[in-house]
Amino acid sequence: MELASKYNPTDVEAKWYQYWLDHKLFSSKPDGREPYTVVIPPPNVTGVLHMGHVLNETIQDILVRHARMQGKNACWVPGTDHASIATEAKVIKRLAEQGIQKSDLTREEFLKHAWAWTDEHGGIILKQLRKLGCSCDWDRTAFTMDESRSKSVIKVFVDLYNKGLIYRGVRMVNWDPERQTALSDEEVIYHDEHSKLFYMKYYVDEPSGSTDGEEPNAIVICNNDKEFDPTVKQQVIHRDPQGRRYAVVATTRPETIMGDVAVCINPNDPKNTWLKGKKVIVPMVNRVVPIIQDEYVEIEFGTGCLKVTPAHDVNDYMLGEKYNLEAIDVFNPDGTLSEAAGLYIGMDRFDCRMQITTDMEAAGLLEKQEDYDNKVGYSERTNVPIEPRLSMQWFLKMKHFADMALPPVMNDELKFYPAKYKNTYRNWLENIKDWCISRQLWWGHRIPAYYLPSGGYVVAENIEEAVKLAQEKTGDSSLTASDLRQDEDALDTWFSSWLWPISLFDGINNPGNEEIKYYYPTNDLVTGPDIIFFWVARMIMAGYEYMGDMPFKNVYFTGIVRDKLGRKMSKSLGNSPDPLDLIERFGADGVRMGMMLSAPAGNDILFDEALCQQGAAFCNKIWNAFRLVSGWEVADIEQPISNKKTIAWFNAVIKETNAEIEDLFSKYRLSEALMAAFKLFTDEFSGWYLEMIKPAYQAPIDKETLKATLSFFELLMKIIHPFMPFISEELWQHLAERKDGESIMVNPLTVETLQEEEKDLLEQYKIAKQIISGVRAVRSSKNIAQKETMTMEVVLDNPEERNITRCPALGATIKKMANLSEINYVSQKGDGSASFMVGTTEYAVPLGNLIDTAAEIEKAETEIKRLEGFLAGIMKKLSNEKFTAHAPAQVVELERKKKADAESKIASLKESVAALKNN
RNA sequence: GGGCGUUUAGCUCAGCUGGUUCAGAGCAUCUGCCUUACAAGCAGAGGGUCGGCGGUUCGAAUCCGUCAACGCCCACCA
Repeated sequence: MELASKYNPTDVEAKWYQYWLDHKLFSSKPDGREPYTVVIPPPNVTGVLHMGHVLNETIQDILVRHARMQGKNACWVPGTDHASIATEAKVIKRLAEQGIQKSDLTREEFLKHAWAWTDEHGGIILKQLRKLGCSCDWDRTAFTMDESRSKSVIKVFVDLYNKGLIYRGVRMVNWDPERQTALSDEEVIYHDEHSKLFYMKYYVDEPSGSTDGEEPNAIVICNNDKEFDPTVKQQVIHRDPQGRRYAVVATTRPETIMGDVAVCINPNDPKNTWLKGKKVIVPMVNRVVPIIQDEYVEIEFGTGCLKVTPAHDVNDYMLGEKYNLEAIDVFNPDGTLSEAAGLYIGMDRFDCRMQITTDMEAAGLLEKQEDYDNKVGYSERTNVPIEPRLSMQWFLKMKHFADMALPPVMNDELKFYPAKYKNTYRNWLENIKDWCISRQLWWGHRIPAYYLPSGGYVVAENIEEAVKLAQEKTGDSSLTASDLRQDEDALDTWFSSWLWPISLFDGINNPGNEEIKYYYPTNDLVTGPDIIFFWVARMIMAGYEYMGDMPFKNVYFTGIVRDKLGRKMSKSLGNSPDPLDLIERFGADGVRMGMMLSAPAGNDILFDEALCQQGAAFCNKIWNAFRLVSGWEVADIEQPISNKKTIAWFNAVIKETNAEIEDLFSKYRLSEALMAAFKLFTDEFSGWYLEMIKPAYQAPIDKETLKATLSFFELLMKIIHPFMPFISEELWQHLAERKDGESIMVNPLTVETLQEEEKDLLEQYKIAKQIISGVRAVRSSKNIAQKETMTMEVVLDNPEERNITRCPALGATIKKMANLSEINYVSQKGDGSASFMVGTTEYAVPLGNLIDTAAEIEKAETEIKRLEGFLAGIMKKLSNEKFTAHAPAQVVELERKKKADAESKIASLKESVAALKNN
């Protein structure tokens, strides 16, 4: 058969993926085998594949295919996430383009649009995963809002409510004014911001010229005429030229002063003692508010006076609760000023900030302003500054869950790779706050709470159940479904994702079913550390709450994919390649390898297309090795003994490397495992083994050698298959007698463990390879072509001495590989030869008149110098009594051997130099 | 403000509980080869004293301290 010299992945990949689908080779059903389960971190249903997915899904596929090759029942469950806030935002945007406002629509109408959007864009990403070669069981494809998952979510909500873990109440929450919904603490991202600190005048409510409470030694500042020192330990009094006293309050948010209900000082602050018991006038609004005292206030920040706005700041809210202050909400849900503000009504909060400072300055109420760097919270999804806002929301009590979820991770029952994330995890759980689970959105699972006409509510899985509960609660049996009003809000998306490993196997609706018993706990979770709180921690909580067991045994945290300059990939930088384009250019196998080569666990990945090129080149290498092997003519000839030995050697190499790869897999060091497989194929198999057994040009090969070689090739394909599924499947079909429906992926890889006597074989070939390389190096430095035959001398004190080249098989192999006509044994090497050392033995290649004596002498002398330095170090060690006394005997013994070896080498080299000089 | 991590060849990274000539790998570079599987290839070679300083030890890339740079996470100083 004629094969092209270049591997073309495109046709091959499409062909085999279809074959795998047609024969349902990814499908898994519970059976007697050991299960290996992975649930996909569900991507947004309307998302498209980006490089982060490529990394994540490639890792999962490698793990899944590896488990499958181990003979396990591998099950990888795919699915997508409804991504409540993100999807709703996209739908609203599209409606806006059509001139439709969300507020024009009913909930039902809006959801119709949302489902249309989902059906239109949904699942594209899952199709793209197929191009990557992902071996998901597609029949199990799930969606967080499909029937089974939705039912699970509602059931869990009702259950937790009944357990008293879910409650409803007015709390300070993170408000997204763009989407007009509450967010959880985790959905707020803090950014450093250059802002201004405004110092505002709060006049004391007292007659002009008052000195009440003023000490004689007080520092008096008149309209900012003196430097203000926040650390000063005496009273500081501000007076305007008319003699009126005022407090100076520093704030970054002057637009909230309409909500001020107090000014707070620290009772231990000497600067402000004169303010105790007084009332001050809030500027602009002229509201008279009390001075309150609380140690929460930092004495040395600003002036030590804090304005208290309970409706718009978490800490102020806390003060408000403590001192029973009114909360005046001066904002509308969209972030504009409300009626309650009294001023600037309808103006945007940031416009208002500008306006109010201008106005205050004009009114002489602004003492000063200065630059100030602070942190501002932004909505993770809409990227607008969040507004702390009081509102009625649903919460989940977290303490109970944290207590269950912490120990198994800390004591490594559930392992994190890399382990450093255990700290992050612990820190979060130990400081956990209740989870705000309600969102003022329509796209999501609607909260199953039903309000009664008479006030109060019931929580139930469905309306029938709700009516029943309502009747019981009110004693009014005439209540019907139409009397109840269901809560308008939806649940946080993560309130469905946290059930994913359970709900995928219907373990919530149908506890103890065959699937959940078989597949749960799942084995490995592969995800980014950015969702450790959002998702990983909460899945662990749900796992223990509903299954009494961990949801997965191991978590592999990937890094962030960056470009080769270390920059995050982003649309605006244009530095993010399109994965599908890469696959087209390099093949999925090439892209997978390129991604994995640069992906050590836990570190960020600096992605470079050149690595995909390397991946594609590797495919080509494999392809051409196959071309070579498949082109051999078989003849009924005797197997050379050298081939027989080489086969035994390579068998040992496979055993050794496979064990190494398995060990790396167990540590999730996948890039190193791939590198080991790569070197096994490229160096050991192609570079050494095939060259050693390769018949002369157009000569046939013996049956045994061919058979062994093909079986090695098959093993190699199995080892490589998890990383490069397509080319391995393609070649496997040529190597194995395939019946329709068979596949490499369900043909387990079995490799025996290395035997003691095989280690010796490995050692012998290691030396043989060094001898061959030695001869090649001589050729290279002397510009002697490989096709020119040479001879080699082995320099031995006693010509009868043992030497590896005396083994007929190895000797033949060395001759073949180094193109030597003969190997001679001498006690003194001949004139005009270049030599090299392997171990303590010298090998010489006679060069005739090609010898450059001076260069040979120089080379030998450099080596002697190096060895003498090395020897000196050892001598120093050995003559150190403390060393010989303290170091373990083994170590001392080793040093002695090193000394002897070095001395022997030096002696041998010196002889060479002497011989060279005599000529 | 607290915590964690990183710093080893031009680049990306391995080097576990200190001691096999331990200073490694891949890529890149240089030299020579279109050798009859593969130039997406083959053969050969050069390149770092392990961030700085100090300490422990017979012995440190490896352990301890400290400084520096970079990165990440958490935190209610307005």
